[in-house]
Amino acid sequence: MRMRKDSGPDIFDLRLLKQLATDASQSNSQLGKKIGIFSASAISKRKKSLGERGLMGGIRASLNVEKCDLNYPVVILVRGKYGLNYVETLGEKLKKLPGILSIYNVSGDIDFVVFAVYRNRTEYLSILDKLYDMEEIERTDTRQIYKIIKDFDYSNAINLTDSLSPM
Amino acid sequence: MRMRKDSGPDIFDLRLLKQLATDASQSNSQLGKKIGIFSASAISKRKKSLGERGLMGGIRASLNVEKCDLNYPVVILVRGKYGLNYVETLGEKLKKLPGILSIYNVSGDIDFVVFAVYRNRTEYLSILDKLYDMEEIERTDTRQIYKIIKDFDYSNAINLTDSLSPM
DNA sequence: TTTGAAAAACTTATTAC
DNA sequence: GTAATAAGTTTTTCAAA
Repeated sequence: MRMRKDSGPDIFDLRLLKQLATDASQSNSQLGKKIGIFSASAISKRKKSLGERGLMGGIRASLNVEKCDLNYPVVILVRGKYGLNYVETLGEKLKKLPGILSIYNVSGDIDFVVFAVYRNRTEYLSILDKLYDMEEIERTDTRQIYKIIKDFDYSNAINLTDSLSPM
Repeated sequence: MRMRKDSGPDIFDLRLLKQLATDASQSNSQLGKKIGIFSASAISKRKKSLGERGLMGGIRASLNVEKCDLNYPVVILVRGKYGLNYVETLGEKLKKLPGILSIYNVSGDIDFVVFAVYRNRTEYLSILDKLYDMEEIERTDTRQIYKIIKDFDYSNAINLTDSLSPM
C-alpha cells in the first residue's frame, strides 16, 4: 500500500499555509517553530508539496499603493451583454486592461467585480473609455476606493478549516 | 549633503517590485538577471530598502480556495448607518469576522466592498447572521463568486508608473 | 550613494535513520 | 519527523566608481 500523494491537507499543512499566507518571508526554521515541526528540512519538503498539490497559489509581494503613487484605486462593477461564453470572453478582455488587480465573476445583476488601481483620475478615465468601447459590456458602475481597510490576504481563510486548532 | 533616504522609487526599484509582485520566491540572482542588476547583494539591499521605505507591503502566499475546501467565496456590499466615525468603527468590526480577505471603503450608495470565503453556504449564512446583528449596518447585498477570473495580485499596477520601461 | 566581489552567516535540499 | 551534511542563498563588509 502506497500513501496517496494527493490526499487532503493535514493539520501541519494548514498551519503552514496560514503562516505563509500571513508572512511568506519567514525562514523554514522560524515557520517550523510556529507550527510545531522542529526540522527545517521537513518545512522545506512541505512547502514544495503544497505547491505541487496545488493548495498554494503563489508567493507575491503586495504594494503600498499610495507610496507607489497609485492614488486612484477603484472597484468597477461590470454587466456584460448576454451571449455564448460571454463570461469567459469578457473576462479575458478585462484581464488585458492596465492596472487590473483582480476580477471576479459574481451572481446578481452584475457579472464582474473588478479591482484596479491608477495614478490619477485622468488615467482611470482613459481606461473607462476602453470599457465603454467594449461591445460585450452592457453597463459599468465604478466606485472609487477611499480607504483600504484591509488589504487582500488569505490568512484569515485558513482558520475556517475544521481541523485547524487556534494558533 | 546627504541623499534623502525616502526619495521615490527609481527604475530598478520599480522593476524589482514588479518581479516580487509576480513571484517573490525567486532568488536574488534570478531577480537580478531579470531587472538588470548583476549582483545578488545589490538585490538584497534593495529588497530591504523597499520594505523600510514602505513601498512594499508584505510577502504572502495565496491559496487555491477550491483545493483548500473553501468553496463558497463571496463579495458582500455593505451600507452602514451614518454616524460619527462610522467608517472606522464598522471597518474594525468587519475586520474581526471570520473568512474576511479584504475590505474597501468606497464611494456611492454603499460604504464597503468586502471579500470573504467560506466552506459552504451554511457557514456563510452564519456569518451573514452576525452582519444582520450589527446595528451599525443599514443593509447588505451579497454576491456569490462563481469564478475567480484573476486572483488578486499587484504585478500589473507597477506597469502604469511612467518610468518603467516594458519588461 | 551605489555597485560588485569575496567572506561569513544563514537557509534550504538531500540523505540516512 | 528528525538529524547531519552538502549545496545554495543572503547578508555583510569593503574597495572602487
